Amino acid sequence: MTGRFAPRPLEPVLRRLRTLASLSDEEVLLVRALTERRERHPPGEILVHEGETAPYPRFVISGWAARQRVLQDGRRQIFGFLVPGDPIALGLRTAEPVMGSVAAITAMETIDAEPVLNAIHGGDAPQLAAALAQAEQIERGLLLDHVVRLGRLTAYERVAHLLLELQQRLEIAGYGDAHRFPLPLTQEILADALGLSIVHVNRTLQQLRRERLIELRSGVAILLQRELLASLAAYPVAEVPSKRAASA
Amino acid sequence: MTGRFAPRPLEPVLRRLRTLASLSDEEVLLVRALTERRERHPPGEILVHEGETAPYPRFVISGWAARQRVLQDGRRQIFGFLVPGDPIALGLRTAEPVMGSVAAITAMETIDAEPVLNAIHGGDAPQLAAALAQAEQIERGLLLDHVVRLGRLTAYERVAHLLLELQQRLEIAGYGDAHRFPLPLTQEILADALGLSIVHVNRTLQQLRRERLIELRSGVAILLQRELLASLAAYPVAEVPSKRAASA
DNA sequence: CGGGGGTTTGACGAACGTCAATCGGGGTGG
DNA sequence: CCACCCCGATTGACGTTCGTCAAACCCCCG
Repeated sequence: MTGRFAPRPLEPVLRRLRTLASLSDEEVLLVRALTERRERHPPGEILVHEGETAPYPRFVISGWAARQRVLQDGRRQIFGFLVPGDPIALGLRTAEPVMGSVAAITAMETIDAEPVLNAIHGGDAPQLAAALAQAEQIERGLLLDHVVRLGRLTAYERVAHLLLELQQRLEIAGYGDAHRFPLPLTQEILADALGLSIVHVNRTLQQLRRERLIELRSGVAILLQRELLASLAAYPVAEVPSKRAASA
Repeated sequence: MTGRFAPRPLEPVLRRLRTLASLSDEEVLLVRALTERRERHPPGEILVHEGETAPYPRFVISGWAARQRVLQDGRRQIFGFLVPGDPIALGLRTAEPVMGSVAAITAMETIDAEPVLNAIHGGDAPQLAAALAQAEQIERGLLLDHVVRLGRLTAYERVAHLLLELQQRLEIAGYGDAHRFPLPLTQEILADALGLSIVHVNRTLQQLRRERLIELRSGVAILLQRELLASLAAYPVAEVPSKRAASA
């Protein structure tokens, strides 16, 4: 579903970056000019291997990927998901070995982001630099959210919490709206992200459906009662632009 | 126990930095010259508040702290521990709001690291810059380890895994040896780090003791059989200097 | 008309949490 | 020096959540 021919494939990337900083016209053109080294990845492909020292920087144009680690005995833990618009290995500080691999979940398209990185290092794209720094910051925040999910939320809360996060991120990328969004994840993948068994993910989803909080069919999720869901899942109420809620 | 008067208070900091990069004599002197704005913090003090925009950079000289987040209903999740030698808020990229607060667990001493940051930004301390970049990288790696612990390890494995991590880090800072190290954590704190209840942490520690894998009394932990413990906890065998194990 | 991967369900057991009481040791005031 | 106190550690009983095993089901595709 995310692999359909997009007339403006870089739209998710631009939408994402624009929520992080107000790009200049030149910077927008620079991003739109990314057309070289566009790549397709089948589901399961490992885009970045654990410990790789110089993965080349990309943007996700379509499809989903997961940052993950696999233990010797086969257990897998997913750290987070990459959705259209997200940068891969665009740490402004490069040449660092990556910890954890990146695997395509669905069929994906990515595009080389080298020109963007060059412009930033040349000092020609301050707003782009700010946007990517912000993206890194948010990624770190999402990882902390994930730790809280795994450590201190119940299965029920974890599922709801993750759905709320994904809805928010996908809306930013231009997919779906405030309630509906594509969710091309199997229950096995959800289980590996949420630290649960497949069976228990299934039961939890059933419960959320029974309670008329969500709908889930053929790769589309609908949050029927977002506020209620958020309060049940200890999910911070945040506006799309800032993504930070005031506490005091 | 970690608060005793140290004749060379910056020793843990230097030991830590030297395992990350080979500092020049000038850089060592620069670090040793850190004497201003040394601060004491009682247990429970919040060193950095969630969302704070410009926490000033410090090194931990003695004592332990935790990076954590507290939910509305009081549940707490600890993301990781800071031990002597660790930097606080020394992100080379500053002016970012911090996500998650830092709280003193024991009595602590910290020291202002501003001069170090200035030297780095002035380009005068390349190896120091490398060391701190490396420290950031390792901190990110530890966070991923923590996610795996919470998501995919059993309680038994979690406890063992964390003890192994802490032993390694404390040895680097110059505390204890390959088997013995100070562990000034209550079982409540361990529970909040490991996503478990206090009672279950207690039972798990009992089991590890019964099996003669660890000893634990009056703030000192002893790993009686490190290799065995590591294999039971899916802990990667790593050498102190590199902290990364080859897989192939 | 079969396959095959993903989903759903039931039965059962193990892991883990909760409640509540007790214990133990180090500090402190008398 | 001693009695008291308080926080943290420990223990038992019990309940719930969650995992495992295994079978059925469903749907999309070839």
